[in-house]
Amino acid sequence: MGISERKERDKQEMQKRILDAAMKMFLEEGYEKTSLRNIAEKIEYSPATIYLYFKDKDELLYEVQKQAFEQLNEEYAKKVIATNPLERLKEICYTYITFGLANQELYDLMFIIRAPMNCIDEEGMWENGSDAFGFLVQCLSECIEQKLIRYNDVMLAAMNVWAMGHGLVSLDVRCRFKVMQLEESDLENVINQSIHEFIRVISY
Amino acid sequence: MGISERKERDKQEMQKRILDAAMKMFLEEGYEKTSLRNIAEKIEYSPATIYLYFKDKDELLYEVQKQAFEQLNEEYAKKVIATNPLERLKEICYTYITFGLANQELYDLMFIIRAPMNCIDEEGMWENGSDAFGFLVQCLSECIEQKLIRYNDVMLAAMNVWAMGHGLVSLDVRCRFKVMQLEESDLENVINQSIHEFIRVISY
DNA sequence: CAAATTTACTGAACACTGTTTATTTTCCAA
DNA sequence: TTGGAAAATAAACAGTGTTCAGTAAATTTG
Repeated sequence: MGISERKERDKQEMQKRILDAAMKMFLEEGYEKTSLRNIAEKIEYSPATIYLYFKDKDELLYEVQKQAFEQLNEEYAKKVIATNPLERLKEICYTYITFGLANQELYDLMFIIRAPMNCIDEEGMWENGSDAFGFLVQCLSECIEQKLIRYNDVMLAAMNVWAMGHGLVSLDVRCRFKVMQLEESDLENVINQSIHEFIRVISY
Repeated sequence: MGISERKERDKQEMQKRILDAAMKMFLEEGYEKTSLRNIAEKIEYSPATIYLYFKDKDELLYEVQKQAFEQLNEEYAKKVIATNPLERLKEICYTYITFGLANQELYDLMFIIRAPMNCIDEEGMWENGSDAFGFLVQCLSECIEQKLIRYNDVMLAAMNVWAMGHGLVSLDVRCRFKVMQLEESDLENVINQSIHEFIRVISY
């Protein structure tokens, strides 16, 4: 029965077409300007067709989020190369922040917008983010083991480092640093100084 | 001419009625379920009437945000009472986080949602947040002066503390801590431990 | 091969959203 | 009482996510 297999392939290919179009539009036009109708128009199908491949917009967003995390993980694989755990921690932080500031619309989908998280049922695991988080936890546990940072509990350390990174990126993405009245061009610099300062402060 | 003065009062009163209704609905139903039509229905006016008192929804949101910040500032005035700057810093952090977790929809408006920030023109000051931020900066500069924390630069310290607080609250509000697979009841505890740990780590 | 059935797709509608404009209602001074 | 200004609105516009009846194509069956 090669037919049902081909149909399965067709289905997955169509899903990928929708996903790719969505991803492209998020990057180019941003989240707010990307509607199901726009995506449907882009792939030259009716809006209703999308509902044959995804339960609703949230599920579509969850899949786009998955792709976004794959990009972040690739970035980690490329940029986080040091053997010293503290150096690796620095690389993780810089990579995270640089990725967030350079791909603000993807960052939205990954860490700010509510929608994609509606797919996860109560007490269900958020699989999209677990690799990246595990990567951080692994690095921090080595830092603690080698007594390189002033934390004892890995989970608390991970929470702190992540919250710091996310806080910096998301406050910038959502323009809240306007309260500091910095020059637009300076801001990115100050954010980098800020994470640098944080790592210095938490190091022994 | 007492009439034009009364008209001015009437206008301000109407603005307040709209604002109060909006604020109430945000707190009760949440941001997403609060539309201009709902607000109009609540105050028994036509939706178009709102546009006689506010330029658009963003401007309305900006005013609601202002009220939300007044609430946060009141909370600070009540809860931040220690004379020791480091103790005050702790109180600020706990108050901020407790406020955010207890008023998630207001927190959205204050620090997460884009909309209200559209009112601020390029290079314009974000007045709503400046008091709360100044309060933190004042406290931190005293901490640094008395060499109580491992920071030298006030602005970098403020950025770090705010980012940490915001990171913790916003990751929780937007369900991203699901990746840690904690019990719902534990999570709030762990967040409090986390900020406690942070302050311990940055203190001398 | 033709008919029947399953699968894939879509047009049109529904109930919403923020916003604008022409029209009506209300108010106040002459 | 009437004319004009001010305030409020009904209705429309263009957009959103979503559903469903109905059509067109592909596949299985007789």
